[in-house]
Amino acid sequence: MKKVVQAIKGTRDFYPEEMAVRSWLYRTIRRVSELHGYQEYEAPILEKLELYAAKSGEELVKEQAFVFEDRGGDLIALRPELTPSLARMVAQRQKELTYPLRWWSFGPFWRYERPQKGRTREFFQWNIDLIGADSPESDAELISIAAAFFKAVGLDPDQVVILVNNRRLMEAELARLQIKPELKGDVFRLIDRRDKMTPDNWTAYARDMGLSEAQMEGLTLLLSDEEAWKRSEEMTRLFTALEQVGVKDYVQFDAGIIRGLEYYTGTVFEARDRQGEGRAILGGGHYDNLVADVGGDPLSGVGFAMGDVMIRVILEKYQCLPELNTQPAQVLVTVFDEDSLLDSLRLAAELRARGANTIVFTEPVRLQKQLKFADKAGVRFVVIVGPDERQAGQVTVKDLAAREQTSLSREQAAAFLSQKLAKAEAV
RNA sequence: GUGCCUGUAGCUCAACGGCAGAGCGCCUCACUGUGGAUGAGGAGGUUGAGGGUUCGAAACCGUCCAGGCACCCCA
Repeated sequence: MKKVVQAIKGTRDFYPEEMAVRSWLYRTIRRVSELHGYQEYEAPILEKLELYAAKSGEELVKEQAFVFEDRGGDLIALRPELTPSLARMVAQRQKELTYPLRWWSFGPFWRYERPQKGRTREFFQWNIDLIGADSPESDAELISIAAAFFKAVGLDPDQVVILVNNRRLMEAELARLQIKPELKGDVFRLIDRRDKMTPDNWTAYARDMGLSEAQMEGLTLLLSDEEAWKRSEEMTRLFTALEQVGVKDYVQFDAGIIRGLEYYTGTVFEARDRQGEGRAILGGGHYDNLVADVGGDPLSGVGFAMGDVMIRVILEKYQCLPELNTQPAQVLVTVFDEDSLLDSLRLAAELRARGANTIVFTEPVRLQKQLKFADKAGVRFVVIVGPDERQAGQVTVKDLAAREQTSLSREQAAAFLSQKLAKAEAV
């Protein structure tokens, strides 16, 4: 066993059980996205590194991208995020697309990080964006989609919360505290780290930055001010819209939400476990310059991304993962001996023609083994054809779940099975 | 990239520096045409790798590899 070549660090093998979960997640995401009228799209997994130079976080590109040189000497990155690709796709056909665009995607991404809880190097991400719209109500739509997803998977408002803030509001608040615009980036970073530092360290960090005692006091006050949003017309409209669509329970204002990505210009939000478990489940916001940054005309948008790893942790924690069947076969046709092998193959083909997902045992081993296989593999019905049956022109249909079996003609058996299977599917 | 913890049978885990074990799973048989249950038997290990200390190492020491957790950053 030692000789098995190891998988790449931070990647996951999707065995059928895992793949079933991933597919279920994909189906749910599709349902929620389409329910809101969003179209599916996909971008290349590989992009030129320079695409990310424009606006992604410095660290995201320089430290965390998987980069290699292709045969032509270009630096290629395995995409660490989708938004720049989206911006490029929009810019390329900017004049012919119908706005506002409502697009969603679900695919793989790579970041070169140390794997840990809720984080791997290869992960899947749901990206959903509304582009060519600039109103608070547009931002509200994306937030309500996130809420709709939580509702769809059975996560309640007392389990997860979508924390919302607005960078323009924060800029105005910083100005009110007479913090110089040049310090904006640093102060945003400071706010972002509030939870991760001890109060003393945080204060020292702020002081080093050049903030006065009064400014620090004002900042601390602001961060605990649950009413600060009322000073922003944008946010007032946003919350009103959220209330109207009935997802207010999931949403909460938090002046501490800044988001790391530099391209957000207005509304920013992230979803978290109410009990504070792990990192953000999803994150997003409003952006104004993304399309222009890749060479297009200015176009605003709002979107968010949700990784499959963290949401999986939360879904498991709150037992929201459904029971998923990984066995597509409904019927197993057994084979009695070498001589009847072809007959069994033919019978299986007949059953498939009638629409039954059918496996035929292709090796004439003991019947006991074949039944055990069906049982363990989760195939409910077994069709037995041996010399006795052939002589009588019949087959034996065994229902492993009901523990009963009957002798039927081939025609009857096919009809019997399609009836049983239809009933099973209806349940 | 930094720090802490962990690597023993397919899986979950025991074993004071002194013979490497259990439960589950797997295989065989009881039952050569009937799954789960029961009983009996069996296979399965270079103790992550390669060094060092020691009369003796799964255990102690340092190196590498892998995994987990936290930091950084972020989905």
